[in-house]
Amino acid sequence: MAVRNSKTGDLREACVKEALAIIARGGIDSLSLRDVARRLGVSHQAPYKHFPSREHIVAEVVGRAFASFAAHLEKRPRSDDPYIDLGNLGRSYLDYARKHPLHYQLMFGTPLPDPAQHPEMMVKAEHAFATLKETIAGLPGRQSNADVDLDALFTWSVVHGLASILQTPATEQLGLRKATISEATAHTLGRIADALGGTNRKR
Amino acid sequence: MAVRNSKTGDLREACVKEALAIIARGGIDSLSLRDVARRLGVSHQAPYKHFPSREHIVAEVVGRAFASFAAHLEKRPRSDDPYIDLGNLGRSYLDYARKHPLHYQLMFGTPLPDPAQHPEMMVKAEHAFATLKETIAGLPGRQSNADVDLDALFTWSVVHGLASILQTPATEQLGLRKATISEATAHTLGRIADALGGTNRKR
DNA sequence: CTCCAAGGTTGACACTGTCTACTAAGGAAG
DNA sequence: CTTCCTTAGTAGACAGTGTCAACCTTGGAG
Repeated sequence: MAVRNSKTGDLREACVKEALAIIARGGIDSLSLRDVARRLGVSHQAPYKHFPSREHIVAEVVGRAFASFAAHLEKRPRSDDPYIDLGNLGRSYLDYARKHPLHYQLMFGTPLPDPAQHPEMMVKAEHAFATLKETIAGLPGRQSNADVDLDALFTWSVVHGLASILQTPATEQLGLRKATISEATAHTLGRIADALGGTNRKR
Repeated sequence: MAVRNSKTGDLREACVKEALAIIARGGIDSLSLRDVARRLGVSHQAPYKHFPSREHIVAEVVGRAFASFAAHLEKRPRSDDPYIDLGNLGRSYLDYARKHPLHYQLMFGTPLPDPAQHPEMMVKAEHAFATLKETIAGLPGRQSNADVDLDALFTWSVVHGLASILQTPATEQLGLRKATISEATAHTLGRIADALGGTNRKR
């Protein structure tokens, strides 16, 4: 036993994968390093040679989720029309949340390991937010950086909020029709366009 | 020891309070029933006479947070102008998240006990959402229930997303100016008004 | 050849949730 | 008054956890 790992020498990698699998099955709370070790046919202390604590392996898993997320946003279809591009970005965001609920929940639906203590975890999150700001900056009518930041925050709030809500089982409990839920994405993106859109802006 | 509780006979109540205090200090993960018992000067098994499991005491705490939250929304200043009323509701929502971050995190920033298994926990959440739908229904231009639901979902997404984002330490890590953050609430509520507002609606 | 660090093992400790069995108090039924 | 059952509490045990410390093994640098 422990053959696979000793040979390849990537016990660290195997730990991360196994951890993700465990989280996928039973949620973040069900993750235990001893379980990881057991499944890999390795002593219960072995993972600690690669991760100083349980928090650190969680941070690693979450960090990878952020990386995968940012990459997904980068791969979205591009458009020269900034409004269409913004729509693509939003769709891409919600797409990811729908297709990878596990990752999404890890990033946003779970108490994170203290970001100050795991800064490498946040790098990719910055990346994703920067992408959003670039796109917003391409829209007409926003001169100052402050304007861009505010609307980026607004836009992020909307998609993040929607994604979170759609992931909880709460929606079914709130008496919403299925049709409503399936239309929600398109409707919400439309509303963002309404809010930021070419339509008259006062103030 | 155990005097206070035996006398008053409200050990259950004391447990809930103590649990909340523990969560406030160290987060939800740091809550242990044994610790609760210890602080109340009572045997480690005593709390189990009032809560079948750890999940149940969490559900109770979260349920109370929802109740307090719904009550706070009900106490908002009312207005006959439906747009102002909507603004008040949004402000009230964000107010609560800012003033009671602990409660807010419990309701929305933490993996909840399975709602299906703790239905009483969700009752007040329904209440809060119903309040929002009423307010939206008061706006002109939305005929069908489906329209109302969609815009309610949109509005909820925005404020929920913003509240979540403002609560994480992430904002500081993303290079946002403090001024931006303090303006975010007003700006976001303005954008909601833009999106739902008297300005032209197509479709 | 020696030595040493990296990666892995074993054993221990304190802590957790939860099961089971026991006890004290108090009220209802006879 | 006695009996009995429910309620609220205690005590002890068990498996499982994160983590500390000490011990092996092995392969390469000096």
